[in-house]
Amino acid sequence: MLTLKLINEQTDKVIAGLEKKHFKGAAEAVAKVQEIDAKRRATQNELDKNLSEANKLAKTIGMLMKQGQKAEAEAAKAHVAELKETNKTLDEQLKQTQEELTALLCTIPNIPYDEVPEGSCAEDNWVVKSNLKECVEGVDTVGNWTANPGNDAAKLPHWELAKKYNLIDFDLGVKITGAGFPVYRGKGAQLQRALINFFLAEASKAGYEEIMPPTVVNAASGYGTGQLPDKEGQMYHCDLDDLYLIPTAEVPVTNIYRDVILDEKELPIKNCAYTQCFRREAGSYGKDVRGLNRLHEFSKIEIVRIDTPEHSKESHKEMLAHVEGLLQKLELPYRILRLCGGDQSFTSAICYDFEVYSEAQGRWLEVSSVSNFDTYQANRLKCRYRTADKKTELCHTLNGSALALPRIVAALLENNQTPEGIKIPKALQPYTGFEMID
RNA sequence: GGAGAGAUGGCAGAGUGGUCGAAUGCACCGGUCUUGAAAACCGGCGUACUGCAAGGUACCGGGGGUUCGAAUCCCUCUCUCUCCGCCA
Repeated sequence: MLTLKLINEQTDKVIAGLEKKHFKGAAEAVAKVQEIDAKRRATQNELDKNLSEANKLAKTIGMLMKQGQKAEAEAAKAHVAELKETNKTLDEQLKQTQEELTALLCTIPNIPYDEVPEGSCAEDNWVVKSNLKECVEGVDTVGNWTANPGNDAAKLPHWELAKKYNLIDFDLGVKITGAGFPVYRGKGAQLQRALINFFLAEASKAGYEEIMPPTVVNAASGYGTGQLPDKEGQMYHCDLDDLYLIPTAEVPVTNIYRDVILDEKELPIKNCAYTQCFRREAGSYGKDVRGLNRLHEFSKIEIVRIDTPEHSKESHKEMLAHVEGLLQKLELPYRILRLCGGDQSFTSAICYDFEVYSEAQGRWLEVSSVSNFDTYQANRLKCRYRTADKKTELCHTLNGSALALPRIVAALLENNQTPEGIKIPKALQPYTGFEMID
């Protein structure tokens, strides 16, 4: 949620920001927030005044009773009864406006930073960096990655390679669970484990504390990170116990800091976590869901940071560098996009996507998304920190995938295929224990 | 699944109807003392909303009720712990 302070003090900036995010009816929504907020304050002032009077009277009545002044006491009692009646309605009004306000604030997205490009859809995103010369024009290239030079092997998509080398059995997954729940086996399963260990080890080296959180969370946590109430249909839900399967480790890890006041000295907090992630992906279809492209259950390593407003941009840069380093070590062709206002997620202030190029599929696959949420998520979470001069302020929260496995596996299989088999990148070999899938 | 106990400030732990936002201890912060530290002593030490401010209001797991007045009494929900059963 945006803070009322921001909306009230920098109204024009908020409206402009919402428009950049292509949020319809920005000015009206903001005006409505201010109207309800004013109503809320007026109601509270009146209620507080009445409560204050009733409190004073209650004390007086006690005194009068002790002194035996019954008549005066009774008169005061009658007055209190009157106050109580009006307070009842005021209290209801207050609660109602409060709820109305929160509900409205939940429908308003975060505002983007100045450096976020203008635009409404994926085509407007800026490619800011890539290591793939021939696929990008006018971009800051960091390498000379060329697609499989001299490779005469058939350019098979990963789902065919998975079958050829008996790495992943999609049909078996359908049998025991359903579509989108593949069964990894043999070197396919070992590759999963190797990637998880590799990503966690790299995160540890970069100073992230490893967390192993629960994979199911309660509703309070779902609200904390914003999956609830609006994205309820995207999560698997255990009816009997009212628990949700997590769509990302971001949910349990970030919720560690729900209702917490941190000390400035502890910041930035750097956590990483591997979990299975569960997504219902209602409404997805076609080539997007082919093979490993989109799954209901997958493995992901997430990095999360909690930071001060002053330092969060620096943190964001470090996270981007970390993710880029992973892709370089895996020797994959990648590009980095700075998302435009309209393509950004609801909650982020700025977001970079990492994509790897899948040669066999002839398309880019998103493998990571690294966002700074500013105070937007922290406001709902009530994640605050105490400054050196003892004030409590909202933290900034950031997170990113480092990395999600399925599309990395797809790219590794497709881009590294040779007539002899699939080559494992050097950096990964200590983790797999083999150099080749054949 | 069965039986019982409990939920109070960062932690521990008092408090069974008014003067309780809440004793006390620990932790923490500031000060005195000290060459420095420790100890000792003095002072401070929750969060949120509201108000220009002084201040006001709310919060003792959540919700509701009784009462002029509730941490305290009643109802209800949730959670935690202990024992038994089952079990990776």
